[in-house]
Amino acid sequence: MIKADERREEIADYVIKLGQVRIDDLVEHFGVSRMTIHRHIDRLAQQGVLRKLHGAVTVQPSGLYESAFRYRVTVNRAEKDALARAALDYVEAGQVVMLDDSSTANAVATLLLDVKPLTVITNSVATASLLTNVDELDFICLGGQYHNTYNAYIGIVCENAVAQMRANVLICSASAITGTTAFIQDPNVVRVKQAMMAASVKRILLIDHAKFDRIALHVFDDLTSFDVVLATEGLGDARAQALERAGVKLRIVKTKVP
Amino acid sequence: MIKADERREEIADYVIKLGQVRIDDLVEHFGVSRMTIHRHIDRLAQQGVLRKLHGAVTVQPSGLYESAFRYRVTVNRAEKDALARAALDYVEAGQVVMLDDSSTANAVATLLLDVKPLTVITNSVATASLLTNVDELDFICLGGQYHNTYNAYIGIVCENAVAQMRANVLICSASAITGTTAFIQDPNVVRVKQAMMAASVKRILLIDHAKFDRIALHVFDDLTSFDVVLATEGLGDARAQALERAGVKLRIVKTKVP
DNA sequence: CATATTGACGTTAAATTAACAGCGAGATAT
DNA sequence: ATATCTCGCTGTTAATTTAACGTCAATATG
Repeated sequence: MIKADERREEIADYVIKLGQVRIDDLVEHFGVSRMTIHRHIDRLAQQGVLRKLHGAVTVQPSGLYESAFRYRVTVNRAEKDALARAALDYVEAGQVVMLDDSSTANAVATLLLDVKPLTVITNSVATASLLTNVDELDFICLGGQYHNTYNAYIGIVCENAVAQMRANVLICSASAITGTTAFIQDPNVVRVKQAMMAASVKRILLIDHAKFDRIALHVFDDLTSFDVVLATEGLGDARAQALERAGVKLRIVKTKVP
Repeated sequence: MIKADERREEIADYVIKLGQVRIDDLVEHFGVSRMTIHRHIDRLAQQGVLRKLHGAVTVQPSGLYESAFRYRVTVNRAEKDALARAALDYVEAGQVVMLDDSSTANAVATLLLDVKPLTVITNSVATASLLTNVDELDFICLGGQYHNTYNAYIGIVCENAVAQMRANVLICSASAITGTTAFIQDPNVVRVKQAMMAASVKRILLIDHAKFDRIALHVFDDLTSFDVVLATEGLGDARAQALERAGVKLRIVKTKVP
């Protein structure tokens, strides 16, 4: 269990160092079967660390890739992946999809690569690096002031840019939930997200259950404003029923994939 | 996909070395069918590395400078570095600096890290990745539609974002120069650069001498519109004097660093 | 008109995937 | 303590998919 994770890190480091590596090179270098290499890099590609070509793997070619963010994305990965997979039900090929700067939305981005053609809009740097140089994918980055903590562009420039657009679907997350209210910690991030809400036809909120019964500094929006609220199981029946009574369109997502 | 990439690089090197090559030569030299050569050079032409004639291929008439970003960064490294170092004379700590998507401006960005505190604005992805997470440096990214060839964000979203700002200094480059006119290959890039010109108090153009006496598709601006035009030596005294007589504020930069 | 180019299609080689089986480390029950 | 079970990881093989190339006919071009 540990050994495989280490092996994956070794592979990631090796590929990042060389930029582009043939799969047979990896087979030889690590002395394992081709199949095993495939399984490793599939997972790394899933996490957005690498990109598979035919016969080789590369790092994200934009150079935007920051190793510091490589494994930050993996916190609560199982839950985020489950939410992301469920969110795909609301996206169709050809649509315009807006993603916020959350790591959950970033997980959605990795899966969106299979729903091409698409237009994707985001202010997240991590997501941006995933989506550059992808065929059949029109990518628009929301600019603005770079914010270290969120690894995203925010501020008035960003808000104005959002206001110029319309997306079919917004997929976003929040810092905390209490009752039927979603909260966000940073005031500037709130403004960007609210602009995204206004610019989108369908709005989907992705929340893992650990965020319930917490608050953050600023009110983002009421849960009833979303067309769908996807939450991981563990939320509890009582709370789920209370939310549904309050008019929230809740959908519980199973984390475990049998 | 990898094998073909290598083959394409071989072809590109071969053509660049000889300047112009007949397709039948390539067929013989690489021992593949005519159709395959066509497919390869089509892709290279699409990337902007080569140009197809009837029965032959040449390197781009305006040089390599409009080709894909990864071919551009390493070209004329010494000259770009010299220009970048000279450009620093026009930047003071505390100012707002705007950089375009050129590889020359990217070279400037690496040096700007020593002139903090600064506010830097750019639409270049490569430059953006250089400037994120730097202390005492306020970084604003201009968003927009991602363009693979330039590795930058362009389009109307970008233009509007630029129009919201004012910079003390703009540092930019051009694809080609003829007489006192600067040219740019891509129409959408022209618009962004012109917006940058309008948004900046002082404008600095960085040009290596290989770009003189060439044209590209679109007129960017007249050289007299710039507060300073930095060019590498090799431009020649005759042309330099002609430019100065025409009112261009020219400064020649020595490439050699003793 | 001669030659270059493009598009459609078939072939081949290679890479990827799926399915199945073996192995070893805990966990659990006897 | 031992046996057994489960689970994740790995390897093998076969089936499937994909990329690359060539041929030839149709079309463009100088």
